Amino acid sequence: MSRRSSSEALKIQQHADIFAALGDPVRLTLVAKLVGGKPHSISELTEGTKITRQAVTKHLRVLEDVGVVESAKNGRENLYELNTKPFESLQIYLDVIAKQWDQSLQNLKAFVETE
Amino acid sequence: MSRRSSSEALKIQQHADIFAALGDPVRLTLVAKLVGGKPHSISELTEGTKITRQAVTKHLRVLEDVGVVESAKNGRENLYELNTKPFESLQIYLDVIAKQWDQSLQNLKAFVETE
DNA sequence: TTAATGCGCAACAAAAAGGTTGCGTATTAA
DNA sequence: TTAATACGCAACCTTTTTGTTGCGCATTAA
Repeated sequence: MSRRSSSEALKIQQHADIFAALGDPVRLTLVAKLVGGKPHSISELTEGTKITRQAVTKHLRVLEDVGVVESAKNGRENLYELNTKPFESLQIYLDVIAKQWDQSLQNLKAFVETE
Repeated sequence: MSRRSSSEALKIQQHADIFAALGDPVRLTLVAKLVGGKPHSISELTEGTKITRQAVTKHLRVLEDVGVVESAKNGRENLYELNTKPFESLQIYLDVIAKQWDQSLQNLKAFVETE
């Protein structure tokens, strides 16, 4: 019981972190640019924005920390691409809430782990 | 063209706001408590938390500002309940991203408006 | 009518977020 | 080999977020 409760609290934290990562227009725009699957360098992702490369780097790090993007160095470039798995995880969460399915929320941990 | 672009930027902002509202463990827990449809007062929602009623009030206001919850006064109580519409809106967003469906992202505005 | 409950508002403080500048180091291009 | 490009790191600043305390005011219960 208390094990399960703490386990769910952890899930809440994890999901909150992903929501928070997406909760910024700059980062959501970065995600949009990466949709399609083609990797982009930091410089490319900075083009068209009104902020500096360093600021973009910080945003990418936030996204990477929650697993929404992944990076790989290629020469002097650092290429970022989307990882869609976290989004699928959020979909389950939202589905349960949108349907007000009380019991499912309590079993969310099992849901996610057997996904 | 530029009209459409600015219109999409607005959509991004709106969605970012909702993501941000959910991007906090306290608020996500509040949402979880409201799942099931039964309205709860601020005092009820404060029970079991480690923060003050005033802090909970602030969190509820953040959720209400993006339409995730709605409140109605009842005597000396202020009852909050879930509004699931914003969650459906996010689901569309996440679906497009999870499927890396490039074209859909560009048409997202139309998608949402005809939903 | 007196207490207790449920809230709202405002001031304040600490911490986190978002952004900039400056500088140094690889890597690629001329 | 010299320049230009692409980054990373660190220091710093400003704004926002998150939380508290201390009121005061309705509303309900005793």
